[in-house]
Amino acid sequence: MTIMSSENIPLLEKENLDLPQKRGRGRPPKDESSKDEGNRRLELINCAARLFRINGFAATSTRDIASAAHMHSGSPFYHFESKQALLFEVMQSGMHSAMARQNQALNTLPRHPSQSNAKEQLRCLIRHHFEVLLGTGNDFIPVMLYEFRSLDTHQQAVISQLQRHYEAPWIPVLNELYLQQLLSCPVKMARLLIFGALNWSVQWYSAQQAASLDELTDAAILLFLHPRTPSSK
Amino acid sequence: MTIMSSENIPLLEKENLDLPQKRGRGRPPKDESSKDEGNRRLELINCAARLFRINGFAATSTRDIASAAHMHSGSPFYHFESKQALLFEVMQSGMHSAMARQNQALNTLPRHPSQSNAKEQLRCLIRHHFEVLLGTGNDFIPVMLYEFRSLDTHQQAVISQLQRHYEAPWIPVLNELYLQQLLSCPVKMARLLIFGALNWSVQWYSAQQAASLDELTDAAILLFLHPRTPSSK
DNA sequence: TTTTACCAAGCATTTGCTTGCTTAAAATAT
DNA sequence: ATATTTTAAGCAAGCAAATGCTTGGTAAAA
Repeated sequence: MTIMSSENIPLLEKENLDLPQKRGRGRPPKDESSKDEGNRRLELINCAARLFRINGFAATSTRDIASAAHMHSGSPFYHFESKQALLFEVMQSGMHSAMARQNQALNTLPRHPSQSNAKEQLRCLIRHHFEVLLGTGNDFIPVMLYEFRSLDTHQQAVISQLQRHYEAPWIPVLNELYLQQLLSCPVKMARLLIFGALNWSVQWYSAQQAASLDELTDAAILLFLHPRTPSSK
Repeated sequence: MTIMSSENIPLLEKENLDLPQKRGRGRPPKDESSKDEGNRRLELINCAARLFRINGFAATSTRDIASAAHMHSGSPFYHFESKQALLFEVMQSGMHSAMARQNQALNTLPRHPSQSNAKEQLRCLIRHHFEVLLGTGNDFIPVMLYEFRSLDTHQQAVISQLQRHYEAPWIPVLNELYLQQLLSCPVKMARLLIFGALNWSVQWYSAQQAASLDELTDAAILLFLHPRTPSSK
């Protein structure tokens, strides 16, 4: 990641002009699915997310990112004013996507049959959170979790706010489970410990060889929730 | 951490010669508590651990470390052959210390009154692990947890081995709790999730304002263990 | 006189970022 | 419909600072 000499892209300089990826350097065509807002910009964000997750923010150079997006070393700074701003964008877009998908997942559940489905709601939230953490191509949230300190104070405040929004739907569910005595630990602590257990999975989970995300979810539910009657099902 | 010009230590160059810390540059005196093996070397390890924990490995320069240990920029390389080797030493010494203290903590418990004190053993292990993670001046283990990827393959193997030794005493305890049906989740998964919940605490715990380590331990036990009879004590 | 522990200076590379230019599509004027 | 202007997107080159590490020397304890 650090050894090669500068600007080593010119493998395809004059040949193969019309590769599917070849972009030339002019203004991009407007056609192909209407709103093409910031296509290369998005690719930069994706590449940055992947590299930040694998190597960490400080250990990833802007040249690495540019190279992964098939650009030259200075070009990312046309789209982002600094490396840190790029990190911030990775985290923000990751959080917005995760929140949207979490709400969507919750909406598939039957709407409030009084209160009794709190357990199913928690299962849904956990299952979705594992998806966000471990799903293929989901590098954004791990980056947010592990590179928070690389942001400046203002950016940290913004991300913290988004995190609070993401966690908001968990709180009434945990409160209800505590009332039902399916959860013995006070809710505030339970939330911190549960998120820790889930978030840490990015450290040990590997898609092959390990359990499926459904099995992970079952295990977590078994660990955290205490069935009151021994014959539960 | 990156702005100041080089070699900015000479605040105390000619004045105050005999501060308690002033060392001069010759061979250190042998007296004062016999075995003074690698005193400055130890200070380098401590400073590096603190900085690595606060800023991360890649974001900490060897100049930062030298400056924190009141040395000039090249001097750490007398004691360590590379920055990475210093990180490795931080992790290794942290693990050895943590393992020694864990065994010591376990030895204070009553010795095997058959099997029934598995719950107390788990409480002891969790309490001690919180101490290792959050105790004042314990920067080593957090560094190990969050900078593992900065090691090379061989170093990673060594640290993994130490981690396995550290976790070894947990396994029979969890097995026993599973047999006693105080733990509903299969042991292998339980171990991963529990360590996640505990390890993640370094992300949110702050000594002031929050709960004590004892209260943390109680909360964790409540979350993970399921008393079979509602009237437990 | 040897060894330990460090300083002083600096070298080679890497890094984040800037500046000026080029190309080609889109928007607009003719 | 054609010609002109504008603009998005990126290239080419490089600068100043930071970084990991090296080399040669030096003072003091053993």
